[in-house]
Amino acid sequence: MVVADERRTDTRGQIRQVALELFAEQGYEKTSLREIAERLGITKAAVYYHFKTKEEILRTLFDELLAGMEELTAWAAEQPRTAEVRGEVLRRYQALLGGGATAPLIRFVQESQASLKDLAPGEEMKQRFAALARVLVPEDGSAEEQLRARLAVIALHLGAFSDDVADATPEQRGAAALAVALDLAR
Amino acid sequence: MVVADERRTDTRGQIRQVALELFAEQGYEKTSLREIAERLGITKAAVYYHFKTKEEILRTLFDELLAGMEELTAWAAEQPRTAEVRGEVLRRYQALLGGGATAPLIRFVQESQASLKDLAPGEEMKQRFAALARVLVPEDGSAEEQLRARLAVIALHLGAFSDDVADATPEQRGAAALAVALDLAR
DNA sequence: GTCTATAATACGATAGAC
DNA sequence: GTCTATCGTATTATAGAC
Repeated sequence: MVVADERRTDTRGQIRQVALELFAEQGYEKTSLREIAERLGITKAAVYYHFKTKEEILRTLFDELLAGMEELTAWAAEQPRTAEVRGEVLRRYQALLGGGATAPLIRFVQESQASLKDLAPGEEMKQRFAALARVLVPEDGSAEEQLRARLAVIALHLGAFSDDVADATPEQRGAAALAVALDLAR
Repeated sequence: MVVADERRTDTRGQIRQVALELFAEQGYEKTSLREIAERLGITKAAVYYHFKTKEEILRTLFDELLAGMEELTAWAAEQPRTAEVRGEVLRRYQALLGGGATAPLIRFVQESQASLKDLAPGEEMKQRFAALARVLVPEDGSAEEQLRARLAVIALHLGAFSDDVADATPEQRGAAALAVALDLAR
């Protein structure tokens, strides 16, 4: 029987974690593999033992969230396009954003859209993103309704990572974001 | 009397325009001076005759919008914090975004926030941005009101450049964006 | 005002030792 | 699994000719 993957020093996981922090903070292009390696006290070549390319690091960072978004969108597509379903989609999406280290990831996606444009994982994220917004709009939705749906998603994103809201705990920010998102997609 | 600056071939202006297009499309880091020069059929060294550094190009791109935002925020700070004033601020801000080649500029700011973070012009833009959102919130506004104000500004940004809204002219998108922004800052 | 040529440096990625 | 050393290429930026 195969036991759980419990390496004593999970270098691959540490690379992913540091890369995510740096990508979120300063963007993908500006973050070099040398910088990632130095933070871990290893060399660039050691990073290349764990990942074939820089883009592969990015891909593994996106994997979990992409799968969750795909599942959520598929579920939503089978539901009627009612306000109640839209509310449930937003609640489930926010739960998805709350899991694990998703906060820096969603900050990265939100603040580095331009540089993600011509990377395969970024392109897939953009499409999943659009598909999610689509199920939040009634059939033949107006331009205003489409915009409100996009903003509802952005509201949840900002609530998940934004730290410049005065005097609010993460829980308060999350609750406020959900309230605004529900109002936008009502 | 000094006449208007009417050079026959305004290379400096062309550099600014091409740089803005490329920055908006693929981000600041990813856009090289070689790429800008090649689009204009000149060399990198020629670009350096017109601008001392790459960052100086960015600075001149931001100048006009920054001045307009400063003026608008200063005006708003002198008004009472009423819903009517908030509406007028949003209308004036949208007018600001409609002038000249501001659409790619605001797209660039919206989609490359991470890479702009440690560039002086980007930092100034971020602060002007925050100041604008601040005058859109009542005194001691709740976390929800602060988020709504930020989203109102983002709504106008998306309306100014977003091209992925089905079946809508730029005018319709602008009108929809203003309607949503007004609702968010009501 | 634009050019050629180049300096100085960093990047992603690979080879091969240990 | 990590290292040293390096390849090939790109970058920003400068010097100096025309």
